Parts: sequence; C-alpha cells; structure tokens
Amino acid sequence: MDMKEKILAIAQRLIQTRGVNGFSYADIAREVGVSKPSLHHHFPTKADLVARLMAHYTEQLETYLASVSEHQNTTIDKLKAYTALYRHTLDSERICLGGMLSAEALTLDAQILPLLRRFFDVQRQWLIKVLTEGTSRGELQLVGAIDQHACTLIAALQGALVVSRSAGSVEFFDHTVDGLLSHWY
Amino acid sequence: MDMKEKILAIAQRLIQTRGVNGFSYADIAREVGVSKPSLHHHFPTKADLVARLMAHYTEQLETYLASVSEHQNTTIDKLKAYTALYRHTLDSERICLGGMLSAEALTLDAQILPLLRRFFDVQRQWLIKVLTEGTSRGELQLVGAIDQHACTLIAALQGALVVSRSAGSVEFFDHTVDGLLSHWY
DNA sequence: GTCTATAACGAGATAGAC
DNA sequence: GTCTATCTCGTTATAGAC
Repeated sequence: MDMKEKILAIAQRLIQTRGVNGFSYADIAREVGVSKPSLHHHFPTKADLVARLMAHYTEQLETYLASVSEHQNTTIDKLKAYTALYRHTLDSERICLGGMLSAEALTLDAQILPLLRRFFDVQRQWLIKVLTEGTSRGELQLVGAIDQHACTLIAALQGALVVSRSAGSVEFFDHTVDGLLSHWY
Repeated sequence: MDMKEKILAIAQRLIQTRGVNGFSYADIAREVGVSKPSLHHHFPTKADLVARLMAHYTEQLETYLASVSEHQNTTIDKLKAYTALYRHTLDSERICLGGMLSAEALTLDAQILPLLRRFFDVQRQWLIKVLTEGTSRGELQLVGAIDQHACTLIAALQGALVVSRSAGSVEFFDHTVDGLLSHWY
C-alpha cells in the first residue's frame, strides 16, 4: 500500500468515527508517520481529500451491489447482503461515510453535495430494482409503492448505525434490521 | 426571552444545522449581539452548553409524547403524531439534536453519552407502550417482536432526516414514513 | 452581566531547502 | 516526496475593569 492509499485509509476511518470537523491533518500525520506538509503534497486541501474519499466510497458500493446482484439469487438474500454491508460498518465501530458527511453537509465544500446525492441515489435505484424483481417473481408481497420501501430501508440502516453508537450496543441495529425485514418473509 | 434562553435557542439551531464541531462561541455571539466572554458567563464551557441543550431537548420530547398519549386516541394517530415531530424538524431545515450529537459522539464530553442513551430510550419505551396497546386492542397486527418495530421506527426517522438533507428534498422523508406505516393500516 | 484585551493552543495551508 | 519553519486565522477560555 503506497502513501496515498495509507493516507486515504486513515482519513476515512477518522471521518467515519469523528466526522470531518472532528479530525485534522495533524491526526493523520501522527498515525501515518509523516509531516503535515507531506499530506498537503498528496491532497492539497482537506476538501480535496474528503471529495476523493466520498467518490471512491460510492464506487466501492456500486461494485459491491453489482456483485450481490450477480451472486445472490433470491430477493431476500440480496436484501440480506445489503444489510450486511451496514452491519459490517457497525462491526468496525464506524458509521457510514455518506451518513456522516450528510450530517455535516452544511459545513462542507459545495463539491460534496452532488457526491452525497449520488451515493444515496445508487442505493435507492438498486433497491427499487431488487424489490421490483422480487415482487414480479412473487417472492415479496409489498404494500404500497416500491420506492417508499427503498427509502425506508436506506433511512433505517443509516439511522440504526448512528443510534446504535449511543444506545450502547449492536442490539439496536440488529433489532432494526429484524423489524425491517419481518414484513417480507 | 432572557439572554440565557436566547443563547440556548441559537446554539441549538447551530448544532442541529452544523454540528457541535461546526460552530463556535463567536457564531453565537454574532447572532445574539453580545461578546464571547458574556457567553462564557452563562455557560462556562461548550460542553456545559451542549449538555444543557441535550437534557432540555429530551425533557421537551417527554412532554410532547405524554401529550400525544393523552390526546390521541387511536394507535395510528399516536404514531402519526410521533412522525410529525420529526417532520417538523425537517421543516425547520434541521436534523435531530440527538442524531447530530450521536454522529459526533466520539468527539464530545463524556457527560453527553448517558444523555443520548436516555434520549433514545425514552422514544423506544414510549413506542413499545403504544405498539403493545395497539396490538392488544386489535388496531395493529405486527409480525415479529414489538421492540424490533420500535427500533425500526426510531432508526428510520433519524436516518430520513439526515438523508433528506442530501437526497435534495423532503420527498425522501415522506416516502420513508409512508413505507414505514404502510404495513400497519 | 457586560465589556476589552489577551492568553494559549490548534487549525489549514505555504515557502523553500534537501 | 519529504522535511523544517512559518504564516495566518480561528478556537476555547480567562483576567480584570466597568
């Protein structure tokens, strides 16, 4: 792993645990073991670094969702693989990068906003596709519009990550997911 | 409204829009029209101010939920009144104070954590009571454990506030709520 | 209770040598 | 590509006069 990737990995962890406004270049420098100016060489401004991270985060998400579509056959397995992604974030004692940046959105560089919009839109469109397929195959019987259920899934998983951090345990997250999926199978 | 309340009101709005790490005493001073040291007279440290706000926020929530229990007769009306509280937060272009502080939790004074825990516990217990009543009255037919649905409701509303800020419109929030309640009536 | 002045520190960022 | 040194600004907080 070269220096650029090392910086990105540590910065991402810091943002997902402390927020953009809760860490500094000095924190990265300490962990990576280089000086602050060296960081500026790789990422001139903090806004550059954050934008780079968010764009990459969405790309990874798209890759993951494409893989799930390919390898999971049933609708329920696809949805479980989707919730597992969030559960993995919880396991690493982080919240979602997109969720954290959304909370801080009004303090961030304007270039971040379209990236966030895209991040959530990718999930929404993927879920609509999965839920539509599941319905037409008879695997699901949904009440109401499919897009509404897509929104509910995204919102509940995002919220569950944040609340679990304060509610004190992963139990809150797991209950949330069980409550979400209990209607469908 | 005396000075202390003025400070609290403006600080609360700043935190709900920008986060604890996204505003400073200078921001409050500018809006209230006093000097920074005057703020420190009323709230010696930023941690004091944040703790005072969070405690008061939870008290207001409890008052509101007690009022809903008293004045709304059907389970569905109670749940609608609960979601309306979050919708009102969205209308004021804020996210939940508890949600914002939870996202930033690892950067905050330790005294905040029990306050956050309590904030979410109040909602969870209230929802469990409402959903249990609704089930025993035959107004709801819930699949799975009641506590799971309480967690799902809290998480989805919290997440919907944050995502709506980035998804670009209140539409995401409304779809989330419709998806949530569509199972139950 | 409010102010001016200032301390003490950390932030993001730059200059320029190696 | 990394460093030391430094700049400039904003932060929380305090001292002490009015």
